[in-house]
Amino acid sequence: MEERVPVPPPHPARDITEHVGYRLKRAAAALRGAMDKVLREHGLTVPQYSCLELLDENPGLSNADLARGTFVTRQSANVVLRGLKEAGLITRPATADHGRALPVHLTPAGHERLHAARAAVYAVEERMIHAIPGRRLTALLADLDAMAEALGE
Amino acid sequence: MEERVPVPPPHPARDITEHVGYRLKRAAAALRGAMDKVLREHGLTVPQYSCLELLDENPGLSNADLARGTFVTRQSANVVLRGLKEAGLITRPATADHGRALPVHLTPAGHERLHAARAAVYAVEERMIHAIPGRRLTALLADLDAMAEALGE
DNA sequence: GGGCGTATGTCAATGTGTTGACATGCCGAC
DNA sequence: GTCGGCATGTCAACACATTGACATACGCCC
Repeated sequence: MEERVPVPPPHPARDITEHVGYRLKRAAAALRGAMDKVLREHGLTVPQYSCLELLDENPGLSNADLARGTFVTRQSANVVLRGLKEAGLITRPATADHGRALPVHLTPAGHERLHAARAAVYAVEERMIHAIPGRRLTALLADLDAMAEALGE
Repeated sequence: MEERVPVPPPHPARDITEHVGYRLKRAAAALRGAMDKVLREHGLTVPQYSCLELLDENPGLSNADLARGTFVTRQSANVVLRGLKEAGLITRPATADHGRALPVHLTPAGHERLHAARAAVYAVEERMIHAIPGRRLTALLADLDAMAEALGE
């Protein structure tokens, strides 16, 4: 490049209320990267892990449920599910007994893989949490939620 | 689905220190979605807008610079740049005079498009900011940065 | 000056995510 | 009962992002 700029923030300093999006994006990217790194050692991607975690707490969720829970579209979730089924980590009936929703369940292999990966992911989350004052954690969580809701969910 | 669960958080309630990743992801997804929606009316995607904004503040950035600034890989940034060039919003020399870096500049059309989209994006950011107490905004920004740095940048 | 390390641009393959569209199945209103 | 609204699963096309790899160009150190 030219002057080796450390990539300053977008619109420099009109006032602090700007940049929120930038910082949010940066933090999310860092988290994603860190999770990706540790999960690769377990043969999982972030969306795959998210699905397994969600399914462990709520067995029988449908594809659409998982999509909502991981903040993506049904189509994306469907692709992830196909991968997980391919890997033998989940089961999914070919036909629904009631509606159209096909309830997904973890296989024993899925449980095992999840439990192995979980420790690594929790370690990342710990690292992240210890970086903030601690007294502010609750407020931070509330603010993140408030922002999400303000944007229409 | 089965019992119409509003998709509860992953690991329910061991203590509040968990879920940070979940909330962060949710907030980032909401922001992304909202920006995507308003930007579509201007014929731009989020990464495209990010590049334009960065270039407006720092003309002559290279592809690699933009990649760092938008938290993606050089390859991803390269694809975005190709799209922007295709749309006539940026210029990029075919050959570098000094190193290998090819300095990118906004065209008049690029400036115009950016200025039009900026208002819409700022409105989204305003909506997001107004959802949090205001007194906590500075702390929130600091915490987001701290988390990003703790995860290895 | 020759090599080494670093940074860059690019190609290829793959995974993830999106919009748009469609068919199917339930459920409540009529 | 039937019809319309709504949710679901799925197909196709496309945008975006990743890892991995490679060639090129610069700066530095020896």
